[in-house]
Amino acid sequence: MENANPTVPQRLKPRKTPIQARSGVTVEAIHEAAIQVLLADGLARLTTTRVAERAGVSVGTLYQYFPNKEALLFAILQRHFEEMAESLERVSLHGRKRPLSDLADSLADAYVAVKIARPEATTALYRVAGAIDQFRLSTGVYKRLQDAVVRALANASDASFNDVERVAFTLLSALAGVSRGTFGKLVSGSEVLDRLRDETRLLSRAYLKAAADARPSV
Amino acid sequence: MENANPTVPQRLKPRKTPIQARSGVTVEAIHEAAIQVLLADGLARLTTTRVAERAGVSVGTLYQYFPNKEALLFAILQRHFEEMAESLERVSLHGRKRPLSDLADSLADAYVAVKIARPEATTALYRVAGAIDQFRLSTGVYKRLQDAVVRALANASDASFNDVERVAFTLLSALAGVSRGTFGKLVSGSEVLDRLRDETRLLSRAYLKAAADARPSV
DNA sequence: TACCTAACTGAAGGATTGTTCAGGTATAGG
DNA sequence: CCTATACCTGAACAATCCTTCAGTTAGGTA
Repeated sequence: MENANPTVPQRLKPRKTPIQARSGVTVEAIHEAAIQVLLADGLARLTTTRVAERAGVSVGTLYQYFPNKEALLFAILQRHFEEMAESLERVSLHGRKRPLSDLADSLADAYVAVKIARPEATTALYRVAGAIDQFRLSTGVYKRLQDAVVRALANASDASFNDVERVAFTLLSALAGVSRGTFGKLVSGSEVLDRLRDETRLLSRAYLKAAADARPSV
Repeated sequence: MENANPTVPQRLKPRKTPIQARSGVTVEAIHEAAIQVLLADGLARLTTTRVAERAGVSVGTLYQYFPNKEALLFAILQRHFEEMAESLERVSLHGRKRPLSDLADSLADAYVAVKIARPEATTALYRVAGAIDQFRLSTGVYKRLQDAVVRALANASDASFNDVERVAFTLLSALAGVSRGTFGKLVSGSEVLDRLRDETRLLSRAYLKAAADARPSV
């Protein structure tokens, strides 16, 4: 599983004359089923059969969408990272110059928003992260997150950075850490998530300010 | 594995007339073997047999020291957390008042020092973390880390905090995030680890300062 | 309606794993 | 040397698990 082929989730034999999926089965449905199994039974009991069962299809069908189990897990993580990337890219969408403190808040909010949107899914995903080869994530999707932050930071009206990529990396990692920690102690929907928003804002603003001051330009 | 009994690693039948362990087997040796297997083959291929083999003993012997596989993994994580706790507790050892910026640096250094001490082990441990029930860690050993930071922060000569525990939690989580991220992209002993020290210091100082300013007392 | 074929099924195969336990081994004490 | 016993061994067992594929189902097309 650790050395399997990192194939993209996809129908293996694309139809020439596409028809409706008989049981409404989609990749999304399998994703969802996997997350549910993950939450109910843990990573150790996440089996292809169980996921298929939960999705209302047979194992065979699952293997038509994903070449193997690892590809399924990888796809789930990848989708989450892409959601996160979109959220972060939205920060610098209109490209107007803004104060750094504003940007800091926006970045923190963008990050937290994705995590908070579906707390159960987030919790489940943290379990998968350890099972997947970190490398493949770093080199691939993770770069997009970093680029999004770099582009956002370029819109700061009152600050500039010496090593933007490093700053983006640290900020993302720190946000990830606080988020992971918070969800780790999360029991049920509580006020902990409100704290998360406040703390990440505080953290983001403080760090970015400090990082900018290290090599001021304005 | 997910619901197994969290037993402490220990000789099951303590001898009345202790003899030398025949093959020099200790819990430490098994720990080390597990880390090596983890690095060489990944979490998916970490089997009890393989660990025992690597440690130079038979599976049966391994099961005299650990009741099951999960207990082994848990023990490894626990040991690491205890090292970290000791390191953090050393920050406020002599109990003298110090400037907050000093404390911030010391805390960051204390954290990073443990991670850097044995990079391979750190990398391996991050893989285990996902497989173990997060709850058991939070409620147990993690509390000790947080307490250590709280006690350290109490020694700040020029700042005080509104909600120290929350600050300690956020700081620890952020440090963990940056550390995890750095080790995730770590290929071989490079200058990335130097950056880690700098970035964690910057982050720690900036966040603690901001958190203290939120409710100043001096 | 009849045929084609993409989509789906699920029992079976092959491989691996966690754990046990009956038996072997070496040390301390007499 | 002999016995007791703590310690170690590793083949065997039961339980899963991932993956395959020959056969079935149902939508599209003529």
